[in-house]
Amino acid sequence: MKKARYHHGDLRAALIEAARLLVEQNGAERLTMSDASRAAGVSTAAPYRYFHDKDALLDAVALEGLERQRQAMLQAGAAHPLGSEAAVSAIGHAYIDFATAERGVFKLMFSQTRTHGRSPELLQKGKETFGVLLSQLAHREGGSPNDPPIRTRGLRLWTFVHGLSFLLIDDKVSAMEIPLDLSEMVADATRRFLQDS
Amino acid sequence: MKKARYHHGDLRAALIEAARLLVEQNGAERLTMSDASRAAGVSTAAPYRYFHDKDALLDAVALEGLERQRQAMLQAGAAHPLGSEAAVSAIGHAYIDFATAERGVFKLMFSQTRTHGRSPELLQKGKETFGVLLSQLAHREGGSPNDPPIRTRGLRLWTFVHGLSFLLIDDKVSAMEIPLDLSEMVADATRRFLQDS
DNA sequence: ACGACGATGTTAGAACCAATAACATCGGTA
DNA sequence: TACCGATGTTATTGGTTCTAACATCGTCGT
Repeated sequence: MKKARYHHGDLRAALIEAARLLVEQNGAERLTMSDASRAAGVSTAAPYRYFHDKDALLDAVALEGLERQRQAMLQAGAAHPLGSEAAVSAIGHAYIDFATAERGVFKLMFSQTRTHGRSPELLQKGKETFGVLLSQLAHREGGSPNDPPIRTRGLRLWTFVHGLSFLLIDDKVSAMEIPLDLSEMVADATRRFLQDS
Repeated sequence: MKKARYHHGDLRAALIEAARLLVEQNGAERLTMSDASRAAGVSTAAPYRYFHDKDALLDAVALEGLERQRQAMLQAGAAHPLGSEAAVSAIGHAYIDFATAERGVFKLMFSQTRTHGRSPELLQKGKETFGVLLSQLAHREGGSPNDPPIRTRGLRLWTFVHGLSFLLIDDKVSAMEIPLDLSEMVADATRRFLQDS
């Protein structure tokens, strides 16, 4: 229907979506502006109207991914009583599910964007995502998400699901021939870390 | 002393070392064959006598890193009674120490090498490294490193130190403003995971 | 209505990189 | 000693990022 127009309409969003698909297919390190431009149907110079450089485009993909992951975690937690072990476990499972479902974007989000600190938006979105877990823990223990003990417990849980995500998407679990029931693994770790040692 | 010779002597090793330093400085994704060649003092075509392509050079750097990390873990474990909680904890700590001391190489080793499975040497070396932990657990529980329950427990511990390594080197812990006593963190996790649930 | 102008796109090109081919040099061995 | 294979170099091709100069469009003021 839509004929080839000189102006695209919403090139910025189209580039992010094209880049997202390419990152998912080949990994962020193999993304080229040429490919993204081609996929969006524009010349290779067009993206620079919206993104200062390739890293800026990747940052946008990462930001969008962070938001989607946060939504998934939020939804997973909401299916259980606030502050319950089941809620915490479900959030962790959702984290890993996102990682394995979108390994390219996940790795970009957490490990291939040059020090999140450089982008205030990424940093902020990251805090919001971590906050999904923290608020559950805070409710559980009747404190504030800013309490150091709660943040430390949050780190323990995050550390575990983060590590498992990487081992899974980098195929270490299968390479090391380790039997794994993911749900059981997450539930077990959640239980151990929620204990008052 | 040594004048500029046409032949290098041990170019292969020199290239790996040069690449290692560059990876550590700029990250594997920014390594160029040009830079590595320049650092080794040869032309940009010379490396191709020893490495099929850039990925092959990076694989060599990763392999060398895996071996060094394995040695560090072995040594850390040997400082404690075989199969003790302290030994397991020390191995985990050594794992993280390596990651934070050589973040560029560490990320290359575990997450930026095209699916270890493709390189039999990397896969083998990875198994040996995981074996350092497994043999401690096997001694502890009086079983074989191949027993599924032992491998699963190994995965739990690996998952944790792996996750913490990534969160640390990608600056998430500091970005999220989480207080952290690394030794305490590792000891705590070890204790929790060595418990019989 | 309509025309100017800013926003958004294109084409051309400079600087860089990976990888290969053709050529040069060295050193060990018959 | 003279050859020849191993190890380097130079030159080239095709691809990359990013910028500059130019083209087109649509919207807003008159």
